[in-house]
Amino acid sequence: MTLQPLYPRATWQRTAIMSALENAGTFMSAQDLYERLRSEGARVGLTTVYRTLQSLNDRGEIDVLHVAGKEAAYRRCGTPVHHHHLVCRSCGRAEELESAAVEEWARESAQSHGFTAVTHTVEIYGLCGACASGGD
Amino acid sequence: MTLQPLYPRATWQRTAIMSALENAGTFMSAQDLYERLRSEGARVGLTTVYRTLQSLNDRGEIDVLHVAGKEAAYRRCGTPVHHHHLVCRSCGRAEELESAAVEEWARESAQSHGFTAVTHTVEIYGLCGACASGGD
DNA sequence: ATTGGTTTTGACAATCGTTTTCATCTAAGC
DNA sequence: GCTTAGATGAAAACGATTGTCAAAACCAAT
Ligand SMILES: [Zn+2]
Ligand SMILES: [Zn+2]
Ligand SMILES: [Zn+2]
Ligand SMILES: [Zn+2]
Repeated sequence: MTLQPLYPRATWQRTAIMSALENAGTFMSAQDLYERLRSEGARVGLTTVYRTLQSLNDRGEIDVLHVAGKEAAYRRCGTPVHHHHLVCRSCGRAEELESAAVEEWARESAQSHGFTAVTHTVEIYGLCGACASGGD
Repeated sequence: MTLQPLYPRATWQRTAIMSALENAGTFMSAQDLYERLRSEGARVGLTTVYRTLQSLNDRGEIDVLHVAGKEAAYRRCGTPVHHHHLVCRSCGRAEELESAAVEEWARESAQSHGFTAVTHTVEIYGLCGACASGGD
C-alpha cells in the first residue's frame, strides 16, 4: 500500500508563522505578523500569511477575533476547548475565559425562542494593567 | 437670546432611512436599506445612507452588528437600555436579550484580571423558526 | 539522488464594503 | 426672501482581504 500524502505540507513558512504567533501570545493581525516576520529576516509573502492563518483557523488551531473597524486578529490559545476572551484593546494581550453559566444562558435563550443551529460570540474588551499605567 | 441650531438637520432622507429601518424590525445593512429605499422610489444616495446610519449609531439610536465577512447590520431596537441580541443568520430577525448574570460575569472577569475601561460584545446567532422550516 | 505529479508560494491584480472629496443643494434662523 | 453653515451624492480613494497564475518547493516512488 502507498502512503497518503501529508496535508497541509510542512513548509518553513507555515512553521514560522505558527511559531511567531505562538511566541506573541497576543492577538495579532495578518499584517502585524507579516511585518514581524519580515523584520526578523523571514522572506514570506503577505498572501501566504493570510492563507496560513485562514487554514489554521479552519482547523481550529487558532482563534480569530473581528473587531469593528480593525483587521482580523488571530491568537494561538492554550486550550482547544470552547472559551472566550478578555482582550486588551491596546496591546492585544488576552486572558481565556470560561463560564458554564454563560453557555447555559446562550443555549437556553436560543431554545426558548425557537432558534436552532446556534452559535455565539462573547468577548470582553478593556485596558490591561500594563497598558493602563505606563504603556498605552 | 438666539436659538441653538438643530443638529442634525431634519432632512427627508434622514427621516426616510430611519423609518425604513424602524419598519423592517430586522438587522439591515446600508446596502439593504439603500436598495429598499430606491425600490420604493426614494432618491437617496448610498453615501447618505452610510452617513446617516453612522450618525444614528453614534447617538445611540440604533444598534450595529459586525458579522465576520459581512456588511455591518443596523437595527432600531425597542429599548434604549443596554442589551444583547439573538439574531437569525438567515433573515436578520432579532430578539432582544438581557441578563444580569452575564453583565455581572463580564464585569467581574475584567476586574479580577486588572482590566479597566471595559466593554463587551455578546451576540447569539441561529436560525429562527420560520427560516428553519420553510423560508431559508 | 532523480523523477514526476501535486501543492504551495508570492507578486500582482481584483474585489468589496466603506470613507473621503468637493461642488451643489437646502434647512434654519435672520 | 436672504444668508450661510450643514447636508447631499456622484465619483474617486481607501484598506483589508481574496483571486490569479507562473514559478518554486515538497514528497513518494523509482
Ligand atoms: Zn494591554
Ligand atoms: Zn461560549
Ligand atoms: Zn429567520
Ligand atoms: Zn451586556
